[in-house]
Amino acid sequence: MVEATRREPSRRERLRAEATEQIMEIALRQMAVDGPGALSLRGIAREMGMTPRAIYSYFPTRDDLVTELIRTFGHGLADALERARDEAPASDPERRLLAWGEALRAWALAHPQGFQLVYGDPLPGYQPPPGEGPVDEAALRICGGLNRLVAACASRPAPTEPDDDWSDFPPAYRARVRAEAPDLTPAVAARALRIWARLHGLVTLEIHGHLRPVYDDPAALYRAEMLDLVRDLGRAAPDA
Amino acid sequence: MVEATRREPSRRERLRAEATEQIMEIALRQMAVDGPGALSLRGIAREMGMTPRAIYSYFPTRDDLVTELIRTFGHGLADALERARDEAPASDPERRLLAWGEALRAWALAHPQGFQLVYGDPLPGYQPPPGEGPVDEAALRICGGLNRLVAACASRPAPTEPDDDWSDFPPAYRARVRAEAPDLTPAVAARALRIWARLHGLVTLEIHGHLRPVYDDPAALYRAEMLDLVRDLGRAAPDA
DNA sequence: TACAGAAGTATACGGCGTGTCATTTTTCTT
DNA sequence: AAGAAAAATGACACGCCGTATACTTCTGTA
Repeated sequence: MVEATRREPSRRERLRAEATEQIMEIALRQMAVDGPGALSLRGIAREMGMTPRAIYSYFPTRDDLVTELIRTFGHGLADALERARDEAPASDPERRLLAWGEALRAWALAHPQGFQLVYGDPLPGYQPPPGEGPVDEAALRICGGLNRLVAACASRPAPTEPDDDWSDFPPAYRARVRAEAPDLTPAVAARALRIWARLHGLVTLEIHGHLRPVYDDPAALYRAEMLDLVRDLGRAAPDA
Repeated sequence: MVEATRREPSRRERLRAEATEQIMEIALRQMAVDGPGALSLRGIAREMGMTPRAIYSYFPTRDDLVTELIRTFGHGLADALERARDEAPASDPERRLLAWGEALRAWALAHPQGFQLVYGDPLPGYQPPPGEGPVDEAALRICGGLNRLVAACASRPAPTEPDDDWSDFPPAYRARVRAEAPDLTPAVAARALRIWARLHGLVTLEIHGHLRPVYDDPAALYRAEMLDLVRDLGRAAPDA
């Protein structure tokens, strides 16, 4: 009976899956309401009408729940970005990049707790599991996707690029990038990182409420930044 | 005896000031070691060899301590930025801007907990005091300083700027800016915000450990970004 | 030197959290 | 219909937190 014959999900399994999902949902809401540090198994159990102890059959420890949340959110973001990108035609890389950027901000605003979990300060007391961290896989998907977008748009080199060989990239990342986009130049990879940071900066400032007190229309600011950015990447005429 | 005659600080007052400072120092170390969420009056008292209750003569409540920490850090950052800026000659605004940016990153790396406190997620359970938040004053100092720097460097308008009037700036901020730099244009103010975000993005990514896995030399990346940024601001030749 | 007030101590309360027992209830399989 | 496996239970141990009251010790001053 140990053999894993593929079979219909039994009722028990279905219930288990549903409960697991519900736990995560409630966890998110708790984080959203009382801050990310407020996440607690007991609180979730309370809200589910379960005994605290029962949660432990789903997630053996609090950190396991957190790890799972981070992983889920990371891939959720990566999915959203890829989806947005693919909605624009491949023949128009600039529009794809704009869509990607717009999706980044939209996702962050829609899931501030998730964004915080993935990119923000770690939860107090949280110890990521040894080996590959929970974000790593998703982070590579995201960086990889942006790399290809930037490569497609970059017809003009950046005025200043720190280096033009792979020596400044960690071996693991380098290997990964070369595997999935063999003709990517290191200059483009570095540039993609800088572009990522530009968008990331505006998004985090907005999410943490540092933009609103000084500017009423963060969306416009973000859009302007993206347009400049695409413009700088080349294709369009450099000077108006 | 109620009148506040200015007199030598008595021994008691000196001791009190020292203790207050020590409390804040220990608070910082605790945050640095075990994460910002680990800050606790009891923990501080333990490390000081005091009774938990004793802390209350210095800070009536935990949130008061946090508020004070945030305020201190905010002004510490603002001080560091102004100092760095003033070390370069006023005749060379580009160098001043570069120094400002470099100081931002340096300060953040030197005080990651502080950076988190000022710009990151709020501490779980922390309720800022009503009225003006603890960061607000420092934030205005910082934005104001950057505004002036950008104005000094910007000889060329940004290719894309959302608007060119003050309608998108909140009245409070607008008033403040106009008061201390009457000839600042709204386009420059918006641009300063975007520049701030560019630097902020790289810094936060680095601090939270999202840059290292994909790039070995964050300093070089940061420098390249700053150079591009100054270049875009004009003065230097636009192309090549 | 005597005394007021500040600073510190001891102790306690109520609440929260994670995680572990032995046990009972429910569900699936045979 | 019966027994094995899984899930949920209640009680509990332990530690942390912030905060309050009542008492003691110290310190500056008159």
